[in-house]
Amino acid sequence: MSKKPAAIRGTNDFIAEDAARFDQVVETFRRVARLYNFNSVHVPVFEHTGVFARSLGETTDVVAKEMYTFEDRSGDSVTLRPEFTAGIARAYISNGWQQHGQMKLAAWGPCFRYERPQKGRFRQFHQLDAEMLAAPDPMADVEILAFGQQLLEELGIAKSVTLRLNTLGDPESREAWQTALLSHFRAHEPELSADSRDRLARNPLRILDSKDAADRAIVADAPVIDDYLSSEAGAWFAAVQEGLSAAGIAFERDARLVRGLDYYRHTAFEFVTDALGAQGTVLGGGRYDGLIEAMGGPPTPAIGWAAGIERLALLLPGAAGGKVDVAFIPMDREAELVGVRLLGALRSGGGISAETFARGNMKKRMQRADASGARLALILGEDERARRRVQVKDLAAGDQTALAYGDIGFIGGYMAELRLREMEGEGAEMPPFSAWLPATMLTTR
RNA sequence: GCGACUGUAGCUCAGCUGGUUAGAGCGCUGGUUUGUGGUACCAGAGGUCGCGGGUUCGAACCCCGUCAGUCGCCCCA
Repeated sequence: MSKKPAAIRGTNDFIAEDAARFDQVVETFRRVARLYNFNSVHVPVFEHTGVFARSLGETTDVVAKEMYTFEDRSGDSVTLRPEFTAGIARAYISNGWQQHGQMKLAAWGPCFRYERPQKGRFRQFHQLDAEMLAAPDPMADVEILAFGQQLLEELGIAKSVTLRLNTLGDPESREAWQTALLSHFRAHEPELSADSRDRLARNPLRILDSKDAADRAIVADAPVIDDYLSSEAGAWFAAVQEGLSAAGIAFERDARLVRGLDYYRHTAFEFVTDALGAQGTVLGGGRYDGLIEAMGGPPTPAIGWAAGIERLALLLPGAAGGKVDVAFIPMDREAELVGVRLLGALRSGGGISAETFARGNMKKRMQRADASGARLALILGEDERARRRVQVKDLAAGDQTALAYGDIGFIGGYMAELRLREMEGEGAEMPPFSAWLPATMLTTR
């Protein structure tokens, strides 16, 4: 045990169902992204440390204690990305992407944060990310939220997730609100929890979502952003809500919702669930109009969100593992060689997935073929070779028929029809292979 | 960074108040009349009981430390 190499804390190795769930999340994301015309962007996994330190806010926990930062061989300080947005903003500036006008970008991959692992939280985790750059219209907020909503729907988890929405206003509104909040909390400072007294100095907004009971009482009658919104900021928020209603997207106004990272303005949102314990946020984001300019680029209004792939995968009802269409069972070495050619034809010519089961006795081979989920088993021995045929056994129906080498293409046809029926939910009505095969093809053993 | 709980075969776990060769199920390997599964049976391989130290005549069971996992705080996807 002690001699086994250990994975780094907070990293995961996973296969089979877990991997299938992960893949399903990513594949669904990519498919839905296409529907909304979000195109792929690929950015580095690491950046100069300043890219994250400046954009996220020096006092945020992510920057203060959670970054994977190290010196490379030249002595430069580099950091593994804790999120996507800063790197994409940097790429936008570095490459002059303002030439493209509005951009809708989608990315996914690993991110890194040095934290204590917990349910749905890891040191290497994976995010889906969507960004709309140079998008100065409340309808962009609506569109990117619709993307997120549809993603959750197509993953089949929309029922267990609710959208919470708030606005942080424009810089003037936010500033005025924050000042009011600060004086409110200062007035109650002795009653605040130790954590919140600490937050008072670092990030007073965070007191709003404290879990401490005493804090919540003080938060209950804290100033609300609505009273400090400029007319422009109020109009923006109204437009977003109107658009969401038109799109049929349900949301809850949460006046205490704030975002951890400094760059957020206007719309802020989270899709939350209570099925994941303390890590309820499954997809979150908001508008960050000032970020790109603050990083040295042109003024660029933008909005984006990120979703935790592991968290989404945990909510997935279930995922089909790696099934194979056809199992090939050779009786001897010679049959294996013939099989290489037959399976090659099925795979490249017919798009059929196939696996060979050549170990153990016949019983074991059949057991494994069955466990593989294959619908058909192809059995090839000396007798069959002499007549240039294979035995085709329908593993669901249990019956078996012989098929000439030259007619092997029918297997592709059968599997194609089976797949079609399964897609339409009537896979059970698929006749056995022997009944499906035209009568003239039926061969006696 | 703080707290609680847990750590026995590949996996899920038993192991009574510390006492001779540490068990089960699943999985894996082989077999049960020559080439047939999903529903049988037999056999086998596999564990320095996370690691280190201590208490004891004796520890998987008690104590300390350490590492890891889980959950919570913090923070966030």
